[in-house]
Amino acid sequence: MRISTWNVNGLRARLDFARLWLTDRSPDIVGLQELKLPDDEFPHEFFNELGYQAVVHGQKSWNGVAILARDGIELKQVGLPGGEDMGARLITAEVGGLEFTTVYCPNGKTLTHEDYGRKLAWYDALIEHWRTADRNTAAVLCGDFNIVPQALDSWRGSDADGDIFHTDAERDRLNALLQCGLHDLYRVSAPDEQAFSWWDYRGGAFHRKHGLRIDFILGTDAVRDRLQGVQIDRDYRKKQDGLTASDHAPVIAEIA
DNA sequence: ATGGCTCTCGCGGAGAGA
Repeated sequence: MRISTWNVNGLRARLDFARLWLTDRSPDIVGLQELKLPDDEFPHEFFNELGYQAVVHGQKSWNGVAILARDGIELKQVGLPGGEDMGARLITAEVGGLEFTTVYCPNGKTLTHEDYGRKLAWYDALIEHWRTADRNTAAVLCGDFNIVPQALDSWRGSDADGDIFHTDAERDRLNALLQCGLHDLYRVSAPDEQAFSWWDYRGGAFHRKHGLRIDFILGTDAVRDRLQGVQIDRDYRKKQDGLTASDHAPVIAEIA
């Protein structure tokens, strides 16, 4: 089974590109982030024709998450309890024998912006939700976390420590989440490799290898024990057939 | 040191993203 996460940076602008990716990679379950459209504009027909059902938590202009799957997708949770003031950023479904959650964690903007404190508070709500919910033993939490776990995951290495995305306060939250019994499946698969999932559109960042690893697939012990490999699909950060890519690459995990 | 691009809304230019 192939599970994946992908911040599409605007679903309407990415539809033709998404068709290419889904057809080429054939993932079984996909967590999507940054839809930037309301629920009633989600293109269900488009995905049905490609063989996918969808559950959606959207909003106008900003944020928005969805889960795509072949069939048997059962909606379980829409929105993060205690985090709704930050927009549509969490959705959970039971699918393929997994409890599958995808999140679009807040950006925080800058260390002095009020959104930075709201980002940390949103993470606290996510940790509390994950800690207290009745949970399938085979659970996945994937998405755009907007935190760089360690120096290896930033093109600037430890020089970026303390900057937004790289602060101790943010990393403490990510670690607290992992201590709820989750594993960063990319790091399980490749403990010492450097690979990025996001590159700025500006200044040729992709070709200069100026990226960050901020998109993760986290899994419980039961998922980790079935892990066969994880790929960050950087080919799909490149233009395809003249179509513009998202600034995030998809991440794909193969589960037995 | 700064901004460098792309998206949305909506029709002009601004805000957000990371």
